Amino acid sequence: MLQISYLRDHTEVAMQRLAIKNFTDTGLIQQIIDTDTERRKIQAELDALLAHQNRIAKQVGELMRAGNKAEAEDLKNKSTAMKQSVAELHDKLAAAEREMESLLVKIPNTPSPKVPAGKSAEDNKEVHRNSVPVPELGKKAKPHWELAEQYDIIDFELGNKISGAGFPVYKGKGARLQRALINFFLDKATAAGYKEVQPPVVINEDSGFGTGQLPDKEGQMYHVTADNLYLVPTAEVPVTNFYRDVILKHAELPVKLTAYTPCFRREAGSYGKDVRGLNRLHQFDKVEIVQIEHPDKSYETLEVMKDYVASLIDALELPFRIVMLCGGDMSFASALTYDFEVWSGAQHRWLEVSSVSNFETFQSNRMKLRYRDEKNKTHLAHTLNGSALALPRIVAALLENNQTEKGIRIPKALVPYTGFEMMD
RNA sequence: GGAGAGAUGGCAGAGCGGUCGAAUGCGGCAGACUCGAAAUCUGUUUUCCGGCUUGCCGGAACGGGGGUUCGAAUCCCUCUCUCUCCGCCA
Repeated sequence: MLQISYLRDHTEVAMQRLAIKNFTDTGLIQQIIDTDTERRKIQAELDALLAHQNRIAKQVGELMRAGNKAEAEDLKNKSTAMKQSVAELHDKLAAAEREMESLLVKIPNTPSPKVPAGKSAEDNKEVHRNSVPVPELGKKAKPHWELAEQYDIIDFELGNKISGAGFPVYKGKGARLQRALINFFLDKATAAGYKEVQPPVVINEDSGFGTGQLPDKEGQMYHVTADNLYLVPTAEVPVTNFYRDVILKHAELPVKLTAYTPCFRREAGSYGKDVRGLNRLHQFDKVEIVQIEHPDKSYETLEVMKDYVASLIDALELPFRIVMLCGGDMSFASALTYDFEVWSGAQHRWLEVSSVSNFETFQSNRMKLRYRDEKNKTHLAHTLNGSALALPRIVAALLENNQTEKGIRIPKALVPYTGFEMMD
């Protein structure tokens, strides 16, 4: 959620930047500013009345103690006469505040000035490609879903039986590979200074609102209606919300956390080759990194996080590229996002395995996450997060790219975790 | 699932109709003492909204919402949550 003060004081700039995200509803922005003006006017009126009432109440007390009942009664009547106006203004103020917030949450975050304009993924800007060569596998290359069946390591049919499409069962060395990747990623993150935490995997409404999943993306989460809880779509939600309604001391910044959770996504509306095999699942494993930063340092930090994620994929010896998302492809809450895509050797396409974003104050304004500066003034902190990494497409690329006659080669860095060098 | 108790500042904990944004203790910050530290003493220490001369003024907040009253942390209703005991259970 943008800050109303920003929208009010920098209306033109805000509109220009929102246009990069293809948000052009200037009427809505004007409506917000009008509502805000009205809100402040109402508050000034209400405050004046309340101040008057407070004075009367004090005087009544004094008069009663002095035994001056007649005059006290007189004042009481005066105050009573004001009650209706107070109640009306109170309701009007509450309505204006509700109105303003309900409109404000519809405005996406303003993209950073670096963000390129564009409509879709085609307009994203490649900023890096690592030196691992794209494998030449020839015509015999099998897609990962065939390899999974051949080596009996992932059972999609069994998952269908138990839950439905998008809930695979990992078996044998496949299950072991999952565990190996999770441990590998957590160990790396810990070594890089992120503190490991294990959050709940169901979240309440306030948490969903805090990071921006609610109210807009309600349909993307599994909802446990009996308790009004949601299954986490990413560890970002519970972990960032640790700091909802918190004021950090400046010495406590930055906060660096990492968490493994299963992630649950309904993926309503997805279809076709995108959902084949491991490409898009309803449940998958992911290690996430979350950082809370001083506003002056958040972009520097974003680069550090980007380099960190790159180091993970390098260690897995997978070819990948990093793209800076264009305005049209960015999420609602992000100010700048880097996507990481690994090359899928049999599908011949790039698969997104990580997304690293700076949300600036968009999330912290929603969840009132602040820090205290050297002068004890409070400010909204910046929040950032990134996948480090999401497992399924990494597994897909590992299976496809590393397939050999004898089996699937496990990258060296992972062998201590898998305990085997070949999937066969 | 059943019964009971409770929710107050960073923490502990008082207040139970007015002078209470809130005693006291602990913690934090600044200063005094000290070569330094501890101890001790003094001062200071919530957040949000609005206004303007940016330091002050006004308003709001004692779990959330509503009510009674001239006036509510205090009384009433309601919701949520927490704790204790019993039951069940990894």
